[in-house]
Amino acid sequence: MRKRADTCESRVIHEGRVSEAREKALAPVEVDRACRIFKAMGDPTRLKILWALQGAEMCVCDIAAYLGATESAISHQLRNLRVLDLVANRREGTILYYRLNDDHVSDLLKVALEHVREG
Amino acid sequence: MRKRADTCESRVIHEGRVSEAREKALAPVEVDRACRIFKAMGDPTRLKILWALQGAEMCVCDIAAYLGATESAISHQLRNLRVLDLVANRREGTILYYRLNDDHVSDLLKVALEHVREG
DNA sequence: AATTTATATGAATGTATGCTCATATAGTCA
DNA sequence: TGACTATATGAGCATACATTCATATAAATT
Repeated sequence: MRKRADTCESRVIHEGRVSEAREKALAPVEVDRACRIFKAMGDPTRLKILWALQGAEMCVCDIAAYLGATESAISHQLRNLRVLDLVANRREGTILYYRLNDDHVSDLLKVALEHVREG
Repeated sequence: MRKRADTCESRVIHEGRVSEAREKALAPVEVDRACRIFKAMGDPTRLKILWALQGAEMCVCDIAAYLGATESAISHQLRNLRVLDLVANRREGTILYYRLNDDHVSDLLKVALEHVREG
């Protein structure tokens, strides 16, 4: 407990809990990486792409047709997912087949599904 | 395979994969709910709050002190998390103690941790 | 080499959102 | 009741970002 107002200068602070939290805290780089993957999955287009890629690899055109979106939009989002190594691709002639490239994605999707189907 | 250009009018579409994806597709409401939780966890402030609330309940001031943020900012984010039922609170006098309110959050955090600690 | 196909990418734009600042409210204590 | 504490909330601003449109590139085909 300290003195004065605004921004925690005079509020009741439970030092024990705060220092306990500090000990268990994620490193900045860990927060950053975790955030990026959650943020990636927090967009409907990207989430649907990742969900669709479970089980089968698909080309940009497949995904665009499936989602009723432009190929450009899908390509942009696949780029985002690629940068995060969440997806990877394989070329066959002119076609690029995309697949999931991170085992954790499937795990996260599974937990999310349990969440949305009543939680 | 169809005819003409742009936005999947003339591209190679693997009908089988597309229809297969359609069958396994999440319902719109499921996509929406899953997206919201991922988006919620995709912000550094909120992620750190959720992480901190694992194990111990904390008041707004504790969290603000812990994160070095304004109480207002924390309160705004707690509101977001509350709306999604990811956290809940308990009043003790003037102090509101926040806690996690969704078992899936811990699961998601655990998977995310595995992800960031090399995956 | 020229065309066509499948995809990538850059710029522009509109919208979403995280924070700040100011103010409001619920509970406590004098 | 009035002052104070802990938190909530609304408006405003500045940034982030998802999509579109136009254009570029890589492989295949002629």
